Amino acid sequence: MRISARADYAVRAALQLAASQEDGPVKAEAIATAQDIPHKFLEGILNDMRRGGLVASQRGVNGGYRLARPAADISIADVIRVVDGPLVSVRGVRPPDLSYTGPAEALLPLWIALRSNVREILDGVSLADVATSRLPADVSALTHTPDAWVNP
Amino acid sequence: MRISARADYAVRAALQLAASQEDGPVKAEAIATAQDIPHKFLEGILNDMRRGGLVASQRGVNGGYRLARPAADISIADVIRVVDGPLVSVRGVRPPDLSYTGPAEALLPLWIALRSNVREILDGVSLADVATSRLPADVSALTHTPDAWVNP
DNA sequence: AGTATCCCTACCATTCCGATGGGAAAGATG
DNA sequence: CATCTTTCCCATCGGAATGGTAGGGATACT
Repeated sequence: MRISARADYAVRAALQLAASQEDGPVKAEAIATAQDIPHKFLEGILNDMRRGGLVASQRGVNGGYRLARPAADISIADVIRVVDGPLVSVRGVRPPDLSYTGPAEALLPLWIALRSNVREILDGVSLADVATSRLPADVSALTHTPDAWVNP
Repeated sequence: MRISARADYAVRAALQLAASQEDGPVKAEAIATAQDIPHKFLEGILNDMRRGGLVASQRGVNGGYRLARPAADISIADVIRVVDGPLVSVRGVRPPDLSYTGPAEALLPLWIALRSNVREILDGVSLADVATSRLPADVSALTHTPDAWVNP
């Protein structure tokens, strides 16, 4: 279960925009420096987010990027879907399009359960939540068990 | 959030072995045909599982593969970890090794919460559970909401 | 010996990550 | 109005990982 570099960078860039929402447009270069993201790679990601309607861009001297909607109205899942397609996929296909046979038949409901769980978290957390470090109570509760922080 | 082809194939192969546990070793070719997996690719995956101690192999005329432990003692997470490394990773690094700055700081607890949720499912479901189509009640409950089966 | 099966190495195609080099538009300035 | 700078925008290219193929060697049983 891997979260791609594109997705991670996109979310961080969006968070940076959420934090600078009042200060007018933010340049790609400024985001790249603040978040330590390869800046040319970031430009492509910002472009995807623009085409996906998450951010708006402004060229010229005092240009840059800004969020197209309030940060509280954009979920982490929204960002990931725009830059990476389906939130969770198996071999590149989304769970309902899979078909398993024999003893693997019950694998489909398992992936469905997994996706449902992932959605519950990523759909339920907004950019504003993360940018202000105020995660919803149910998500925060998951981090309070000490086991959650150690590697297997 | 992508589950790799290796992981999907590995789990399906392990399920096939779980279902044929009594019948002696199963040939790679037989698994490949039953589950429609490219058989040379599958051989490499079975090799990883052997090195990881999940399956045992037997060469020669009546050879093949079998599970090294009872199917009830192998979780889906065990299989994925053996063939794909960490269960969930961001840009290839596991969550506790990440470091975020500025407005992205709360992203780390979010990934931790996500991983904790994924673990709860994949560590808690065994090959025997899936092979017999008897998922644990809490997992099964997640599939009972109709929304879980539709795409966004 | 012979054969069936696992096992190992190398290779090809595609996608992901990232770097480079410019062009196009918007605004500032003369 | 013309030009210049700044910034977004676009197209291409190279290395690494993923997904998949091919051939042959090693070993266990008959």
